[in-house]
Amino acid sequence: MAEPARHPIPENLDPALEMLVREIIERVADKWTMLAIEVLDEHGRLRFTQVGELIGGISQKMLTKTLRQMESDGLVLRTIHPVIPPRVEYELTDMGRSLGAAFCGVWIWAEEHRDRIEAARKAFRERSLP
Amino acid sequence: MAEPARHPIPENLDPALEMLVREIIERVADKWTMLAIEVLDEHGRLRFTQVGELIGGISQKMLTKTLRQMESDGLVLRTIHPVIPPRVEYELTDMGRSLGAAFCGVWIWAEEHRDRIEAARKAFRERSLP
DNA sequence: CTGGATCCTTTTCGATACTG
DNA sequence: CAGTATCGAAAAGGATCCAG
Repeated sequence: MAEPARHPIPENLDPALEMLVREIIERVADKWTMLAIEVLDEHGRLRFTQVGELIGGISQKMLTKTLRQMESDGLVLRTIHPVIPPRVEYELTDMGRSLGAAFCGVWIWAEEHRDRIEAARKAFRERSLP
Repeated sequence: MAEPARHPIPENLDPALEMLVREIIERVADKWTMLAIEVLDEHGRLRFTQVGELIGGISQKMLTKTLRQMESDGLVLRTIHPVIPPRVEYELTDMGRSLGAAFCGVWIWAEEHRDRIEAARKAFRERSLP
């Protein structure tokens, strides 16, 4: 049980490094960020409105915030075309794509364990009742 | 672009399935859930208080909520020892461990891209200034 | 069309007090 | 020790209006 061999999650002995990694995880694990990565990964370069439509159910405010944050983190490239009406396009950077790939495992896991999670929830509910 | 071959993120054509997967992603992408998986994966079976100490900075309320939710989803097994004082132990289920493994890629990604993210943020800040 | 700014509701979360 | 219950602060998020 205390076997450190081939450990799934890397251990960070340096507390400062650990904190930084946690911060990145928090940032990147954001709901809308993940969905934005998904649609940009699937559809390539997209306009602001298109990203929102493909994500679905996201307010304009959150879309702006999410894309700005992703741009700030170097996950997306934002291209402004100086025309009227304005045309702004977003596309994943290499780093953004690599994050999408890293998340792929989680996505697949979610699909594969959907049924078992539902079953566990149901069992838990029944277990909790009188 | 509509090529289904070796796609990083699976496309879900069924909207209901898509929604379920998103819900699961949202659930497991939770900050505390991920950290709880990490410490339980590293240390094996732990008592309630131990989990909180190892995660660090989590309130008792959030710890209870997180562990209950994980139990409900079938990620952790909760064992109550009927002694005084009470002793409750938590350990990952097989499903919990497999989720930890699925997240491993993200964890590694965060470590590897830490510097580039910091650089991107700095560049973005300077780009935004007058 | 792409946002910024504002208001307001909902949710989240920590602090605290209390129980078996 | 391992929670539950409650309160209030704080943050997230939606709706709306406005500008370039």
